[in-house]
Amino acid sequence: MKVTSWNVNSIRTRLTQVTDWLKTHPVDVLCLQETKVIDEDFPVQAFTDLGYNAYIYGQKSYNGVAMLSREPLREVQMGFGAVIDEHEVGDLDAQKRVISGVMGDVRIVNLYVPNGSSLTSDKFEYKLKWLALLKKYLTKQLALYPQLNVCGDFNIALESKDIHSDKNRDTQVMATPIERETLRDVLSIGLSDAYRKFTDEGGHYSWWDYRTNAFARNMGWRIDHHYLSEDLYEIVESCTIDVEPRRWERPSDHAPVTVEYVA
DNA sequence: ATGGCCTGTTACACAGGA
Repeated sequence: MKVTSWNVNSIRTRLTQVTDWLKTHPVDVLCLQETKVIDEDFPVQAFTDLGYNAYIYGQKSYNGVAMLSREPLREVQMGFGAVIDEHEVGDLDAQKRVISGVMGDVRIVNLYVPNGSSLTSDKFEYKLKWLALLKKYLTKQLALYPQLNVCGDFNIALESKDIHSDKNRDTQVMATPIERETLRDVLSIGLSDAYRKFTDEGGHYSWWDYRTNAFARNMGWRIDHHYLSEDLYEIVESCTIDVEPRRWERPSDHAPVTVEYVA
C-alpha cells in the first residue's frame, strides 16, 4: 500500500498538477492539505474520473484537508471532535485541519498542523495548544488501531539537518525548541519518522520558500512527514520525497511524500 | 534589518502562509 501526503496550496489552482501526478503515481491513498476551498466547490469529479473516492473537510480560503483513495475508506472522521469531547476540543476544530480514515487495518490520519506565524503571535499559542490536543487524539487512535499512519504538513523540522541553514533556528517558527519538544512529546506515544528509517543524511527537504529562488538553491525544510506506529514502522519498505512537481510551472511550495508498506 | 513570493478574497490591499 502506498500513502502520499501533499500540501498543494489550493487544490483548485493545483488540480491539473495533482491529477497528472496521480496518473503516473497511482497511490492507494492521497492525503492533501491546504485545499483552501469549501466542500461544495472541491473538484471531486476530476478524482472520481480517475477512479478515486474523495473525502473532503474544507473551509473558505484557508486550511482544508482531503483524502483520495482507490478503494473506499472506512470509518472516515473529520476533526478532533470525532474522538475527543466537545468541551475539550473548544475552538481547535474551527479550522479544518484533521481528517482520518481506515484502509485495511491501517488508520491513516491526515493533518495540517498550524504554522504558528511568529513566536509572539496568538497563532503560536494556538499551534502549541493544537499539538497538545493532537497527542490525546492520537493516543486514542493508537489504542484502537495498532497500525497507525499519521501524515501531513507538520510545520516543524525536528532536527537541524532538516533545515538548509541552522541560523537563528531557536527563534525561527518551525524550529524553536518549544515546538520541537512539543512534537517529540506527541511522538513519544509510539510514533517514528518513516523517512529516517531509510535516510540518515540531511539536505533532503519537502518545502522550499517561493521567495529568493529557494528551490533552485535547495534552501528547504523537511516539514512534511509520515509518522508510523511500531507495527507499521517495522514493515515500512520505503519513504520518499518526490521533488519533481516542485520544478513544474506554478507549483505548490511543498513536495509530495510517500510511504509504502504491505499491511 | 528587511523583504523577497504566492493564494484567495468581493480585492484594486490585505491576511496568511512558512
